[in-house]
Amino acid sequence: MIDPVLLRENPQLIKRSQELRGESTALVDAAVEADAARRTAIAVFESLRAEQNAFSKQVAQAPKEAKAALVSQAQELAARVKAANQAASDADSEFIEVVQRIGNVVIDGVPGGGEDDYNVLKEVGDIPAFGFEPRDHLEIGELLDAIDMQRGAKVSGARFHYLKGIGARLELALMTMGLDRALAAGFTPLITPTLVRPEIMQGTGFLGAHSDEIYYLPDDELYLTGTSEVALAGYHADEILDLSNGPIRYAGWSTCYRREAGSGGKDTRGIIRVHQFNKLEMFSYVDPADAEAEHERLLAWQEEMLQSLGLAYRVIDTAAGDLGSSAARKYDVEAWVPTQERYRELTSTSNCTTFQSRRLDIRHRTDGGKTAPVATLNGTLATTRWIVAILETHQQADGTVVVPEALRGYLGGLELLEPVAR
RNA sequence: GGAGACGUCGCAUAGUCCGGUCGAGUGCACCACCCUGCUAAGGUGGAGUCCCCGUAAGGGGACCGCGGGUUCAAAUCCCGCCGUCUCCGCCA
Repeated sequence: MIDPVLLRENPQLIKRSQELRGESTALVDAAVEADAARRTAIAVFESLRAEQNAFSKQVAQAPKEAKAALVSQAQELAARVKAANQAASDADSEFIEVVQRIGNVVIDGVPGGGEDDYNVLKEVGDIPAFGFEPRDHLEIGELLDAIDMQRGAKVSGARFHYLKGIGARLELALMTMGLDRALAAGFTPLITPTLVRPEIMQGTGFLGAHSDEIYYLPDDELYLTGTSEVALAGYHADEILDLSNGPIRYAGWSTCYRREAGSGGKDTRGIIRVHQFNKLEMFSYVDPADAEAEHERLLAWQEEMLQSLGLAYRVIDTAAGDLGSSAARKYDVEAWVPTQERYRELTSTSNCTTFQSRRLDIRHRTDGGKTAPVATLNGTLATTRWIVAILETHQQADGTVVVPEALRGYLGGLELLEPVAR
């Protein structure tokens, strides 16, 4: 949720942000109005309540014989208080309902527009060239007996897969490598719940426009999370954190579930876009003043992973319209996928500033001793999808795949993945 | 799944039976000051969170797990939910 004070004092700033996102500016006017109505209603209620409180003290202290008369007077006042209370809470709900539909205020420099309006910040590494026709990741995965889509579909349906043998080991190796890097950087590992309550899902901003992306279990009123970010953000909900020793950082390890409802027939081949995968996610709670610097740090750790794995990639500054409601800025690191002859997103890191923490009520103490919302940031350190880029990038004509050096230690020293006769 | 107990201001607790004098006592921890020949003991005072009005000083409101209800008035009575614990059953 955006800062209500900012809304009141500088609605223009929020309108500009909405414009960059390609979203409604009328919503900002509506929110400002709802805020004013809400405050008026609260003032009316509170002065009536003050009157009632004072009256109530009189009743309590009055001698027995005077009580009956006072009570009948008080009854009339009580009815007005009740109505005013209802009006105030209705006005408050109305305000929350409107203000929640406004996306986080984008940071200066974020390009306006939609999916294709990103800025390329850098391109790193040489795009691999092959003296042969490269195989796509699924073909290689099947040669290596590492990926089994048919049986995934048989058991669970389209967009489900098995990782088998070296495929399973490869995923664990990637995740563990990421975890080791995270540990070295001071992150605390956290294996998180993947089913969460509605309040938590709501608080992280995932129940907005894209709620049809999320699996829901109505019998239990629980949501399956599409990223451990949800449980990592919820971890410190309703708490006041001590950030005096710097950011609090967690590395969340979890399975992720996505309905992929809007993706139509895209990426139906292989494991690029699946309903269930694993991910190691960085999550930081920081002083808002430090948020942009932390964002750069998260990006740097992601780039180190890609570089260690010998992948060619680029970094894009995602356009405002493609941010998602919680993010104020998002960088995607995209690896080159040879058979698609284009870059595909492997990681994403978002600066959510204080947007999530306001909903989840996560605060810290400022130097003045006051409480203030913290900033939250998240970023991918490894996921199942990376296997796609690794297999394709490091493949050889004979169907073997060279294991990137950084990964060998996690595969018992294995240097070459070789086709398996089945 | 069945039965029961519990959830209070950082922590530990009192208050709940018998509604108002309870936004709430006590201990520990905390902060400031005082005292004391020492990192002890003692004394005095202070301190929660959120919101509204106000430039401010200040004023007002809400908060006793969460949400409803009864009542002039709810930490206290009633209902629902969430959580914790104990016992039984079940599964392993």
